[in-house]
Amino acid sequence: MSVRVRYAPSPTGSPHVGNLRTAIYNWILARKEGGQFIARLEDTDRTPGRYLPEGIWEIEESLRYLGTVPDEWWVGGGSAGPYVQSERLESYKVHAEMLIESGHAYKCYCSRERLEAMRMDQQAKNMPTGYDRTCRDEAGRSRMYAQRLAELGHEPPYVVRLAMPLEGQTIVHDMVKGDIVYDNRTQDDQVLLKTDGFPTYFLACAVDDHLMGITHVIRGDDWLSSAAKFVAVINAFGWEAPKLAHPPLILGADRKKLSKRHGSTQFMDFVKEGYLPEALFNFLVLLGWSAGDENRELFSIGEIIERFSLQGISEHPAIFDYDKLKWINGQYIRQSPQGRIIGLCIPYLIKAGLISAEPTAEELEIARRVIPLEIERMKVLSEVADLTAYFFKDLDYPSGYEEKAVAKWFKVEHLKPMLLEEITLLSNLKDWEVEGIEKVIREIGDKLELKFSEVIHPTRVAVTGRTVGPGLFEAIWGLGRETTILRLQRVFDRV
RNA sequence: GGGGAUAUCGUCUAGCGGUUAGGACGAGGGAUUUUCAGUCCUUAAACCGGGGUUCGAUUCCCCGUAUCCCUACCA
Repeated sequence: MSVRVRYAPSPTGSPHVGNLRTAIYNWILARKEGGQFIARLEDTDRTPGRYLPEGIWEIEESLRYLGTVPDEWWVGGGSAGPYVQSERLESYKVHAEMLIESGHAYKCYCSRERLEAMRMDQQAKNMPTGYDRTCRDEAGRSRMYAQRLAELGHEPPYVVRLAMPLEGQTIVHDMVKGDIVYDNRTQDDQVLLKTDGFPTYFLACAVDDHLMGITHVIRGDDWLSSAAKFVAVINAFGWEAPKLAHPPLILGADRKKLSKRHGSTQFMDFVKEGYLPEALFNFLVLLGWSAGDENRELFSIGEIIERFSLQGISEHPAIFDYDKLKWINGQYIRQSPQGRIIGLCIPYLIKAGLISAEPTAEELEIARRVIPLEIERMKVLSEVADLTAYFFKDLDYPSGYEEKAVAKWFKVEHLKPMLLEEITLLSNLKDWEVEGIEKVIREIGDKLELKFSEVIHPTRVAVTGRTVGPGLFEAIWGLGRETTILRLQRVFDRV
């Protein structure tokens, strides 16, 4: 039977990076085994604030960006659809009734108020919390039905609860954690069907995984402690449980579950900052998975698929290392064809107002010339704006210049004569090429009997307003003759 | 309170009874150079604690400790 795995996000907002990592693990396994990767929308919680359908497109975008587009999902369809749980309500209802019939589930008429009071009482007495099974009889069937019906003349609202076995053990075979034993007596009678007719995760997931032919369930570690209940539901139907794998969670620097306080956590934040898809893919996979003794950090997607196995997933949580992500992204930026990086940088230049929304041919020409000069300084694409601003914007002296740079390099005595030489020689330079520019600048140094650095540094400041940047001759070349002369002249006039 | 999981440099990790405990990010130093960056070289940096098992434990078992997760008519 072919491997079928699924990613089951809830439409509660923009997807979290940890969430996407498990999606990636699923996708990789499907690709490796020649199976199918399925995405299913778990929209069974209709609590206001927890159902945000307007965020669904971000789930879709994230998957597309990573290149992990599902083989079957709500967008592209598939033979096991629908892939949206709210469209499968009838099925859950039928299955809940099957369990009631077979004595594996029962109707519970307890009010939320009673449940709440019960829980408070348990907590106050330092007792384990959990449903007290008032509505369940010895055989696991609904006890209160006839009584309630007689009292009220009609059936009151109810939920359906799993009749968890009262003794024995449930053993979960987890592919990353190994076998885990749970005492059934410690497991609660989980609600399966809510009063509003929507299923809970446990019912919906068990039913859908079965109906969709899911063979492997890879999901976050936060599900591990309730895995016995999940398996109990599947057992109650008499189905074979899929293989389970629970990769550990991703933590923030303070070892708490990664959240907004730690910085960006939503996948789309990283996309906006300018992280390349392959960098994100590479980083996220390596955060909790290792290729063994192969001492490498950079893997192509194909190489990862070749090497991947669930056993290679580490068992302990990992702290999200923003620095390492940046490093990986920088590596991929430098590996990429320049044309691709230039294209990806354009939107950031537009956003920063450095070029127009519909860039002119001239603007594009500058971008093409100048972005390659800064690529080795780029860790994320959004940095391109700061890095290249002085190539696009007019630079006024002294307002646009770094004070420290000016203070350090403009007080030298040779400044004005040097600028004058540069203006004349560069104006007369025949071909505007890096080599020619270098030759001219070096000649000036010789002529004025200056050390090379005494020429380079003041000139850089004069022309860019700062002390850091690409090689001076590349920078001058990138600026173009007109801008270079203009800036040299202006500094000469005003200094 | 109950249940589950985990524990190697600051961080991500390799190791699957005997190793000088390896690599990477980050940090320090050096080389290159025209600044920054990049690249190359290099240094410091770890087996949570206690018991076992064993000729021998980072590795296997138990206990403790710490951390994380679950404990909802949320996923």
